Amino acid sequence: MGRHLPCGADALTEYFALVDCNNFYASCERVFQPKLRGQPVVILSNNDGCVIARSNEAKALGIEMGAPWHQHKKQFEELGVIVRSSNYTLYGDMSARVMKTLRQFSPNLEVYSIDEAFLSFDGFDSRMESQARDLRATVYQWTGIPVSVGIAPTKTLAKIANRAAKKNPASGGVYILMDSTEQEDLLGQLKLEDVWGIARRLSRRLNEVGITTPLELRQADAHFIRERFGVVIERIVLELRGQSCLELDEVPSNRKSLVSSRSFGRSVTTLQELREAVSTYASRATEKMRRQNLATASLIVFVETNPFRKQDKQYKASQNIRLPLASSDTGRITAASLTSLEAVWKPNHNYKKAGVMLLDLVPSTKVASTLFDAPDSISSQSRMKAIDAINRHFGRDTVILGSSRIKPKGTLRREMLSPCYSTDWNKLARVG
DNA sequence: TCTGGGGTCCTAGGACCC
DNA sequence: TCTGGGGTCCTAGGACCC
Repeated sequence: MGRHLPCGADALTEYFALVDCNNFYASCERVFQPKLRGQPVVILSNNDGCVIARSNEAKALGIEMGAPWHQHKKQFEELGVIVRSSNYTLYGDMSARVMKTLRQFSPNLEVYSIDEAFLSFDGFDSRMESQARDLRATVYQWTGIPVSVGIAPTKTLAKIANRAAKKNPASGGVYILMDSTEQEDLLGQLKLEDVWGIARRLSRRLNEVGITTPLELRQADAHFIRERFGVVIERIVLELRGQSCLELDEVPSNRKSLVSSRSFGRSVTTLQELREAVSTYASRATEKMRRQNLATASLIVFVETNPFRKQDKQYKASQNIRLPLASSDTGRITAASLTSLEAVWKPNHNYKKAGVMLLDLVPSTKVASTLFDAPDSISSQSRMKAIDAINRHFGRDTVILGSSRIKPKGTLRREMLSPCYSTDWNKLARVG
Protein backbone atom coordinates (compact mmCIF):
# COMPACT_ATOMS: atom_id res chain seq x y z
CA MET A 1 0.00 0.00 0.00
CA GLY A 2 2.97 2.26 -0.17
CA ARG A 3 4.97 4.31 2.26
CA HIS A 4 3.09 5.54 5.27
CA LEU A 5 3.40 9.04 6.48
CA PRO A 6 2.79 9.70 10.12
CA CYS A 7 -0.90 10.36 9.99
CA GLY A 8 -1.61 14.03 10.13
CA ALA A 9 1.69 15.03 8.61
CA ASP A 10 1.46 17.25 5.59
CA ALA A 11 0.92 14.87 2.77
CA LEU A 12 2.60 15.60 -0.50
CA THR A 13 -0.44 14.74 -2.52
CA GLU A 14 -3.74 16.50 -1.96
CA TYR A 15 -5.88 14.91 -4.62
CA PHE A 16 -5.63 11.28 -5.56
CA ALA A 17 -7.21 9.89 -8.69
CA LEU A 18 -7.67 6.15 -8.84
CA VAL A 19 -7.94 4.94 -12.41
CA ASP A 20 -9.26 1.40 -12.66
CA CYS A 21 -9.85 -0.53 -15.85
CA ASN A 22 -13.39 -1.82 -16.16
CA ASN A 23 -13.59 -5.63 -16.19
CA PHE A 24 -9.99 -5.56 -17.33
CA TYR A 25 -9.41 -9.10 -18.61
CA ALA A 26 -12.77 -9.20 -20.37
CA SER A 27 -12.09 -5.77 -21.88
CA CYS A 28 -8.68 -6.94 -23.16
CA GLU A 29 -10.26 -9.88 -24.95
CA ARG A 30 -12.78 -7.53 -26.53
CA VAL A 31 -10.12 -5.28 -27.98
CA PHE A 32 -8.96 -8.13 -30.18
CA GLN A 33 -12.32 -9.80 -30.67
CA PRO A 34 -14.85 -7.05 -31.26
CA LYS A 35 -17.61 -9.61 -31.66
CA LEU A 36 -17.43 -10.05 -27.88
CA ARG A 37 -18.68 -6.50 -27.37
CA GLY A 38 -22.13 -6.28 -25.85
CA GLN A 39 -21.97 -9.99 -25.00
CA PRO A 40 -21.75 -11.67 -21.61
CA VAL A 41 -18.10 -12.72 -21.35
CA VAL A 42 -16.29 -14.49 -18.52
CA ILE A 43 -12.57 -15.20 -18.16
CA LEU A 44 -11.45 -18.34 -16.36
CA SER A 45 -8.49 -18.89 -14.05
CA ASN A 46 -5.41 -20.89 -14.93
CA ASN A 47 -6.79 -24.41 -14.96
CA ASP A 48 -10.14 -23.11 -16.19
CA GLY A 49 -11.06 -23.58 -12.55
CA CYS A 50 -13.18 -20.56 -11.77
CA VAL A 51 -14.40 -17.21 -13.03
CA ILE A 52 -11.90 -14.39 -12.47
CA ALA A 53 -13.37 -11.65 -14.68
CA ARG A 54 -16.82 -10.81 -16.05
CA SER A 55 -18.16 -8.31 -18.54
CA ASN A 56 -21.03 -6.10 -17.34
CA GLU A 57 -23.45 -8.27 -19.30
CA ALA A 58 -22.18 -11.36 -17.45
CA LYS A 59 -22.51 -9.58 -14.11
CA ALA A 60 -26.07 -8.64 -15.01
CA LEU A 61 -26.84 -12.33 -15.46
CA GLY A 62 -25.86 -12.87 -11.85
CA ILE A 63 -22.60 -14.69 -12.50
CA GLU A 64 -20.44 -14.44 -9.39
CA MET A 65 -16.74 -13.76 -9.13
CA GLY A 66 -14.96 -17.01 -8.29
CA ALA A 67 -17.79 -19.20 -9.52
CA PRO A 68 -16.39 -22.69 -10.23
CA TRP A 69 -16.72 -23.37 -13.90
CA HIS A 70 -17.52 -27.06 -13.53
CA GLN A 71 -20.62 -26.12 -11.57
CA HIS A 72 -21.82 -23.51 -14.03
CA LYS A 73 -20.73 -24.85 -17.38
CA LYS A 74 -24.20 -25.93 -18.43
CA GLN A 75 -25.82 -22.77 -17.15
CA PHE A 76 -23.31 -20.62 -19.08
CA GLU A 77 -24.13 -22.49 -22.27
CA GLU A 78 -27.84 -21.97 -21.76
CA LEU A 79 -27.37 -18.27 -21.09
CA GLY A 80 -25.10 -17.83 -24.11
CA VAL A 81 -22.15 -16.76 -21.99
CA ILE A 82 -18.89 -16.62 -23.90
CA VAL A 83 -16.04 -18.24 -21.98
CA ARG A 84 -12.32 -17.55 -22.44
CA SER A 85 -9.25 -18.99 -20.76
CA SER A 86 -6.97 -16.31 -19.34
CA ASN A 87 -4.06 -14.95 -21.35
CA TYR A 88 -1.73 -13.13 -18.98
CA THR A 89 0.79 -12.16 -21.60
CA LEU A 90 -1.90 -10.23 -23.41
CA TYR A 91 -3.14 -8.57 -20.22
CA GLY A 92 0.36 -7.56 -19.18
CA ASP A 93 0.93 -5.98 -22.55
CA MET A 94 -2.36 -4.10 -22.50
CA SER A 95 -1.66 -2.95 -18.96
CA ALA A 96 1.64 -1.39 -20.03
CA ARG A 97 -0.13 0.52 -22.80
CA VAL A 98 -2.74 1.85 -20.41
CA MET A 99 -0.11 2.96 -17.87
CA LYS A 100 1.90 4.69 -20.55
CA THR A 101 -1.15 6.64 -21.57
CA LEU A 102 -1.90 7.60 -17.97
CA ARG A 103 1.56 9.11 -17.58
CA GLN A 104 0.58 11.74 -20.15
CA PHE A 105 -1.91 13.08 -17.62
CA SER A 106 0.17 12.95 -14.47
CA PRO A 107 3.82 11.98 -14.19
CA ASN A 108 3.23 11.30 -10.48
CA LEU A 109 1.77 7.88 -10.80
CA GLU A 110 1.77 4.66 -8.83
CA VAL A 111 1.06 1.50 -10.74
CA TYR A 112 -0.90 -0.32 -8.07
CA SER A 113 -1.88 -3.47 -9.92
CA ILE A 114 -2.22 -4.81 -13.42
CA ASP A 115 -5.39 -2.78 -13.95
CA GLU A 116 -5.15 0.13 -11.49
CA ALA A 117 -3.07 3.21 -10.92
CA PHE A 118 -3.15 6.08 -8.47
CA LEU A 119 -2.34 9.49 -9.94
CA SER A 120 -1.66 12.74 -8.21
CA PHE A 121 -4.28 15.18 -9.45
CA ASP A 122 -2.82 18.19 -7.69
CA GLY A 123 -2.79 21.48 -9.50
CA PHE A 124 -5.76 20.83 -11.76
CA ASP A 125 -8.13 22.78 -9.51
CA SER A 126 -11.30 23.61 -11.42
CA ARG A 127 -10.13 21.57 -14.39
CA MET A 128 -10.06 18.35 -12.35
CA GLU A 129 -13.25 16.94 -13.76
CA SER A 130 -12.53 17.85 -17.36
CA GLN A 131 -9.04 16.37 -17.01
CA ALA A 132 -10.50 13.14 -15.69
CA ARG A 133 -12.98 12.93 -18.54
CA ASP A 134 -10.28 13.68 -21.05
CA LEU A 135 -8.13 10.95 -19.52
CA ARG A 136 -10.93 8.42 -19.82
CA ALA A 137 -11.59 9.27 -23.44
CA THR A 138 -7.90 9.18 -24.33
CA VAL A 139 -7.24 5.82 -22.72
CA TYR A 140 -10.22 4.38 -24.54
CA GLN A 141 -9.15 5.88 -27.84
CA TRP A 142 -5.52 4.76 -27.58
CA THR A 143 -5.97 1.33 -26.04
CA GLY A 144 -9.61 0.33 -26.38
CA ILE A 145 -9.89 -0.19 -22.62
CA PRO A 146 -12.69 1.56 -20.71
CA VAL A 147 -11.64 2.96 -17.34
CA SER A 148 -13.32 4.59 -14.34
CA VAL A 149 -11.86 7.45 -12.36
CA GLY A 150 -12.43 8.23 -8.68
CA ILE A 151 -10.96 11.38 -7.15
CA ALA A 152 -10.67 12.13 -3.44
CA PRO A 153 -8.29 13.54 -0.81
CA THR A 154 -7.02 10.08 0.24
CA LYS A 155 -6.31 6.82 -1.52
CA THR A 156 -8.94 4.99 0.50
CA LEU A 157 -11.61 7.53 -0.42
CA ALA A 158 -10.42 7.50 -4.04
CA LYS A 159 -11.15 3.77 -4.04
CA ILE A 160 -14.64 4.49 -2.76
CA ALA A 161 -15.10 7.22 -5.37
CA ASN A 162 -13.95 4.87 -8.10
CA ARG A 163 -16.52 2.33 -7.01
CA ALA A 164 -19.19 5.03 -7.18
CA ALA A 165 -18.06 5.96 -10.69
CA LYS A 166 -18.53 2.34 -11.76
CA LYS A 167 -21.87 1.76 -10.05
CA ASN A 168 -23.47 5.03 -10.98
CA PRO A 169 -24.09 5.35 -14.74
CA ALA A 170 -24.99 9.02 -14.40
CA SER A 171 -21.41 9.74 -13.37
CA GLY A 172 -20.13 8.96 -16.83
CA GLY A 173 -17.23 7.04 -15.31
CA VAL A 174 -15.85 9.92 -13.23
CA TYR A 175 -16.70 10.56 -9.58
CA ILE A 176 -15.24 13.31 -7.43
CA LEU A 177 -15.62 12.84 -3.70
CA MET A 178 -14.36 15.94 -1.93
CA ASP A 179 -17.30 17.22 0.06
CA SER A 180 -17.42 15.94 3.64
CA THR A 181 -21.21 15.62 3.74
CA GLU A 182 -21.21 13.73 0.48
CA GLN A 183 -18.50 11.42 1.83
CA GLU A 184 -20.63 10.66 4.86
CA ASP A 185 -23.73 10.03 2.77
CA LEU A 186 -21.87 7.60 0.57
CA LEU A 187 -20.05 5.82 3.40
CA GLY A 188 -23.35 5.37 5.22
CA GLN A 189 -24.73 3.41 2.29
CA LEU A 190 -21.84 1.02 1.86
CA LYS A 191 -20.80 -2.20 3.53
CA LEU A 192 -17.60 -2.49 5.52
CA GLU A 193 -16.25 -4.93 2.96
CA ASP A 194 -16.51 -2.22 0.34
CA VAL A 195 -13.63 -0.42 2.05
CA TRP A 196 -10.11 -1.06 0.77
CA GLY A 197 -8.34 -3.22 3.35
CA ILE A 198 -11.41 -4.64 5.04
CA ALA A 199 -12.59 -8.10 4.17
CA ARG A 200 -14.78 -10.70 5.82
CA ARG A 201 -12.79 -11.39 8.99
CA LEU A 202 -12.18 -7.80 9.94
CA SER A 203 -15.73 -6.89 9.08
CA ARG A 204 -16.99 -9.52 11.48
CA ARG A 205 -14.67 -8.36 14.25
CA LEU A 206 -15.73 -4.76 13.72
CA ASN A 207 -19.38 -5.82 13.94
CA GLU A 208 -18.60 -7.25 17.36
CA VAL A 209 -17.78 -3.78 18.65
CA GLY A 210 -20.84 -2.24 17.06
CA ILE A 211 -19.30 -0.91 13.87
CA THR A 212 -21.39 -1.95 10.90
CA THR A 213 -20.85 0.65 8.16
CA PRO A 214 -17.90 2.58 6.75
CA LEU A 215 -19.50 5.72 8.15
CA GLU A 216 -19.43 4.27 11.66
CA LEU A 217 -15.83 3.26 11.11
CA ARG A 218 -14.96 6.81 10.04
CA GLN A 219 -16.57 8.11 13.23
CA ALA A 220 -15.00 5.53 15.54
CA ASP A 221 -12.40 6.49 18.13
CA ALA A 222 -9.05 6.13 16.44
CA HIS A 223 -7.18 5.20 19.64
CA PHE A 224 -9.64 2.49 20.45
CA ILE A 225 -9.35 1.11 16.93
CA ARG A 226 -5.58 1.10 17.17
CA GLU A 227 -5.63 -0.73 20.49
CA ARG A 228 -8.09 -3.29 19.35
CA PHE A 229 -7.37 -3.75 15.65
CA GLY A 230 -3.87 -2.42 15.06
CA VAL A 231 -2.23 0.35 13.19
CA VAL A 232 -3.41 -0.70 9.74
CA ILE A 233 -7.07 -0.31 10.59
CA GLU A 234 -6.42 2.93 12.43
CA ARG A 235 -4.96 4.27 9.22
CA ILE A 236 -8.12 3.29 7.40
CA VAL A 237 -10.20 5.27 9.90
CA LEU A 238 -8.12 8.39 9.29
CA GLU A 239 -8.12 7.88 5.55
CA LEU A 240 -11.90 7.60 5.58
CA ARG A 241 -11.99 10.98 7.35
CA GLY A 242 -9.99 12.51 4.54
CA GLN A 243 -6.69 12.53 6.41
CA SER A 244 -4.10 11.08 4.08
CA CYS A 245 -1.85 8.38 5.58
CA LEU A 246 -0.93 6.46 2.46
CA GLU A 247 1.33 8.36 0.10
CA LEU A 248 1.76 7.83 -3.59
CA ASP A 249 4.39 5.14 -4.07
CA GLU A 250 5.93 6.05 -7.38
CA VAL A 251 9.03 3.88 -7.21
CA PRO A 252 8.19 0.21 -7.25
CA SER A 253 10.18 -1.54 -4.53
CA ASN A 254 12.34 -4.50 -5.30
CA ARG A 255 10.50 -7.75 -5.35
CA LYS A 256 10.93 -9.67 -2.11
CA SER A 257 9.66 -13.09 -3.06
CA LEU A 258 8.19 -15.01 -5.91
CA VAL A 259 6.07 -18.11 -6.16
CA SER A 260 5.39 -20.89 -8.57
CA SER A 261 2.44 -23.06 -7.61
CA ARG A 262 -0.47 -24.92 -9.11
CA SER A 263 -3.53 -26.80 -8.04
CA PHE A 264 -3.50 -30.35 -9.32
CA GLY A 265 -6.25 -31.46 -11.65
CA ARG A 266 -6.83 -34.38 -9.29
CA SER A 267 -5.75 -35.53 -5.89
CA VAL A 268 -2.12 -36.55 -5.57
CA THR A 269 -1.14 -39.05 -2.92
CA THR A 270 2.37 -40.31 -3.56
CA LEU A 271 5.64 -38.64 -2.73
CA GLN A 272 6.87 -39.44 -6.22
CA GLU A 273 4.10 -37.40 -7.84
CA LEU A 274 4.75 -34.52 -5.49
CA ARG A 275 8.46 -34.67 -6.26
CA GLU A 276 7.73 -34.31 -9.94
CA ALA A 277 5.43 -31.36 -9.36
CA VAL A 278 7.83 -29.62 -6.98
CA SER A 279 10.74 -30.10 -9.39
CA THR A 280 8.73 -28.41 -12.08
CA TYR A 281 7.76 -25.49 -9.84
CA ALA A 282 11.33 -25.08 -8.62
CA SER A 283 12.72 -24.74 -12.12
CA ARG A 284 9.86 -22.49 -13.23
CA ALA A 285 10.42 -20.21 -10.24
CA THR A 286 14.17 -20.18 -10.88
CA GLU A 287 13.69 -19.19 -14.50
CA LYS A 288 11.39 -16.37 -13.45
CA MET A 289 14.00 -15.23 -10.96
CA ARG A 290 16.90 -15.34 -13.40
CA ARG A 291 14.95 -13.32 -15.94
CA GLN A 292 14.91 -10.54 -13.34
CA ASN A 293 18.60 -10.93 -12.52
CA LEU A 294 17.97 -12.10 -8.99
CA ALA A 295 19.30 -14.80 -6.71
CA THR A 296 17.65 -16.40 -3.70
CA ALA A 297 18.99 -17.11 -0.22
CA SER A 298 16.09 -19.21 1.08
CA LEU A 299 13.01 -20.99 -0.13
CA ILE A 300 9.78 -22.48 1.09
CA VAL A 301 8.00 -25.55 -0.20
CA PHE A 302 4.36 -25.92 0.68
CA VAL A 303 1.76 -28.64 0.18
CA GLU A 304 -1.92 -28.68 1.02
CA THR A 305 -4.97 -30.86 0.75
CA ASN A 306 -8.24 -29.83 -0.87
CA PRO A 307 -10.19 -27.63 1.57
CA PHE A 308 -13.36 -28.15 -0.46
CA ARG A 309 -13.32 -31.87 0.20
CA LYS A 310 -14.68 -31.77 3.73
CA GLN A 311 -14.68 -35.56 3.90
CA ASP A 312 -10.88 -35.64 3.55
CA LYS A 313 -8.44 -35.35 6.39
CA GLN A 314 -7.00 -31.84 6.00
CA TYR A 315 -3.30 -31.07 6.07
CA LYS A 316 -1.26 -28.02 5.25
CA ALA A 317 2.45 -27.58 5.79
CA SER A 318 5.41 -25.58 4.67
CA GLN A 319 9.11 -25.68 5.33
CA ASN A 320 11.64 -22.93 4.99
CA ILE A 321 15.16 -23.89 3.93
CA ARG A 322 18.12 -21.57 3.96
CA LEU A 323 20.53 -22.07 1.15
CA PRO A 324 24.16 -22.17 2.22
CA LEU A 325 24.88 -20.14 -0.90
CA ALA A 326 22.63 -17.55 -2.45
CA SER A 327 21.96 -19.00 -5.81
CA SER A 328 20.11 -18.85 -9.05
CA ASP A 329 21.14 -22.33 -10.05
CA THR A 330 18.25 -24.55 -11.05
CA GLY A 331 19.89 -27.77 -9.91
CA ARG A 332 20.76 -26.45 -6.49
CA ILE A 333 17.35 -24.89 -5.94
CA THR A 334 15.53 -27.97 -7.14
CA ALA A 335 17.58 -30.17 -4.83
CA ALA A 336 16.85 -27.90 -1.86
CA SER A 337 13.16 -27.90 -2.77
CA LEU A 338 13.04 -31.67 -2.76
CA THR A 339 14.78 -31.80 0.62
CA SER A 340 12.20 -29.39 1.92
CA LEU A 341 9.41 -31.47 0.42
CA GLU A 342 10.62 -34.58 2.25
CA ALA A 343 10.21 -32.66 5.50
CA VAL A 344 6.62 -31.63 4.92
CA TRP A 345 5.26 -34.64 3.12
CA LYS A 346 3.06 -36.98 5.09
CA PRO A 347 1.57 -40.18 3.67
CA ASN A 348 -2.14 -40.96 3.50
CA HIS A 349 -3.33 -37.56 2.38
CA ASN A 350 -4.96 -36.36 -0.80
CA TYR A 351 -2.86 -33.42 -1.91
CA LYS A 352 -4.42 -30.76 -4.07
CA LYS A 353 -1.84 -28.06 -4.29
CA ALA A 354 1.88 -27.52 -3.94
CA GLY A 355 4.32 -24.76 -4.65
CA VAL A 356 7.78 -23.33 -4.30
CA MET A 357 8.37 -19.83 -2.98
CA LEU A 358 11.74 -18.14 -3.37
CA LEU A 359 12.55 -15.65 -0.61
CA ASP A 360 15.30 -13.21 0.28
CA LEU A 361 15.81 -12.21 -3.30
CA VAL A 362 18.94 -10.21 -4.04
CA PRO A 363 20.37 -8.82 -7.24
CA SER A 364 22.70 -11.39 -8.72
CA THR A 365 26.19 -10.09 -9.17
CA LYS A 366 28.88 -10.00 -11.76
CA VAL A 367 30.87 -12.41 -9.69
CA ALA A 368 30.17 -15.81 -11.12
CA SER A 369 30.71 -17.71 -7.91
CA THR A 370 28.69 -15.50 -5.63
CA LEU A 371 28.93 -16.88 -2.15
CA PHE A 372 27.05 -16.09 0.98
CA ASP A 373 28.89 -18.76 2.82
CA ALA A 374 27.30 -18.42 6.20
CA PRO A 375 26.51 -21.34 8.49
CA ASP A 376 22.87 -22.27 8.86
CA SER A 377 22.80 -20.87 12.37
CA ILE A 378 22.77 -17.41 10.90
CA SER A 379 19.31 -16.17 10.15
CA SER A 380 18.38 -15.27 6.64
CA GLN A 381 17.49 -11.76 7.74
CA SER A 382 20.91 -11.19 9.28
CA ARG A 383 22.45 -12.57 6.16
CA MET A 384 20.39 -10.22 4.02
CA LYS A 385 21.42 -7.23 6.13
CA ALA A 386 25.04 -8.13 5.63
CA ILE A 387 24.56 -8.50 1.92
CA ASP A 388 22.80 -5.15 1.79
CA ALA A 389 25.68 -3.53 3.64
CA ILE A 390 28.19 -5.04 1.25
CA ASN A 391 26.13 -3.99 -1.73
CA ARG A 392 25.91 -0.45 -0.45
CA HIS A 393 29.61 -0.31 0.15
CA PHE A 394 30.76 -1.63 -3.18
CA GLY A 395 27.84 -0.94 -5.46
CA ARG A 396 25.17 -3.46 -5.90
CA ASP A 397 26.53 -5.36 -8.87
CA THR A 398 30.13 -5.56 -7.80
CA VAL A 399 30.90 -8.23 -5.31
CA ILE A 400 29.39 -10.31 -2.61
CA LEU A 401 31.57 -12.19 -0.19
CA GLY A 402 31.36 -14.87 2.41
CA SER A 403 29.80 -13.80 5.66
CA SER A 404 30.39 -16.54 8.18
CA ARG A 405 31.59 -14.06 10.80
CA ILE A 406 28.36 -12.14 10.78
CA LYS A 407 26.52 -12.83 13.98
CA PRO A 408 22.80 -12.32 14.30
CA LYS A 409 23.29 -9.31 16.51
CA GLY A 410 26.54 -8.15 15.00
CA THR A 411 26.82 -5.26 12.65
CA LEU A 412 29.00 -5.37 9.61
CA ARG A 413 31.83 -2.93 10.06
CA ARG A 414 33.06 -1.14 7.01
CA GLU A 415 36.67 -1.62 7.94
CA MET A 416 36.10 -5.34 7.70
CA LEU A 417 35.30 -5.02 4.05
CA SER A 418 37.81 -5.21 1.33
CA PRO A 419 37.39 -5.27 -2.40
CA CYS A 420 38.80 -8.70 -2.74
CA TYR A 421 37.08 -11.93 -3.53
CA SER A 422 36.99 -14.62 -0.95
CA THR A 423 34.79 -17.42 0.18
CA ASP A 424 36.25 -17.23 3.65
CA TRP A 425 35.03 -14.46 5.84
CA ASN A 426 37.77 -15.01 8.41
CA LYS A 427 40.45 -14.56 5.81
CA LEU A 428 38.64 -11.54 4.46
CA ALA A 429 38.52 -9.90 7.86
CA ARG A 430 42.27 -10.15 8.12
CA VAL A 431 42.81 -8.79 4.64
CA GLY A 432 40.53 -5.85 5.37
C1' DT B 1 11.74 -19.93 47.93
C1' DC B 2 11.85 -15.66 45.99
C1' DT B 3 12.91 -15.00 40.51
C1' DG B 4 12.59 -8.11 36.07
C1' DG B 5 11.84 -5.94 32.18
C1' DG B 6 12.93 -4.31 27.94
C1' DG B 7 14.85 -5.00 23.53
C1' DT B 8 15.75 -7.70 19.30
C1' DC B 9 15.35 -11.40 16.33
C1' DC B 10 12.90 -15.08 14.27
C1' DT B 11 9.01 -17.88 12.65
C1' DA B 12 4.44 -19.13 11.57
C1' DG B 13 0.28 -17.77 10.43
C1' DG B 14 -3.37 -14.39 9.61
C1' DA B 15 -5.38 -11.12 6.73
C1' DC B 16 -5.67 -8.52 3.00
C1' DC B 17 -4.94 -7.15 -2.02
C1' DC B 18 -5.55 -7.86 -7.28
C1' DT C 1 -14.26 -35.91 -11.39
C1' DC C 2 -13.93 -30.57 -11.64
C1' DT C 3 -13.22 -24.43 -6.76
C1' DG C 4 -6.59 -19.52 -9.42
C1' DG C 5 -2.12 -17.72 -8.72
C1' DG C 6 0.90 -14.28 -7.06
C1' DG C 7 1.90 -10.82 -3.91
C1' DT C 8 2.62 -7.69 0.79
C1' DC C 9 2.41 -6.46 5.50
C1' DC C 10 1.43 -7.17 10.37
C1' DT C 11 1.14 -9.66 14.74
C1' DA C 12 1.77 -12.99 18.35
C1' DG C 13 4.74 -15.53 20.81
C1' DG C 14 9.09 -17.88 21.84
C1' DA C 15 14.12 -17.55 22.29
C1' DC C 16 17.66 -15.04 23.73
C1' DC C 17 20.39 -11.24 25.65
C1' DC C 18 21.64 -7.77 28.98
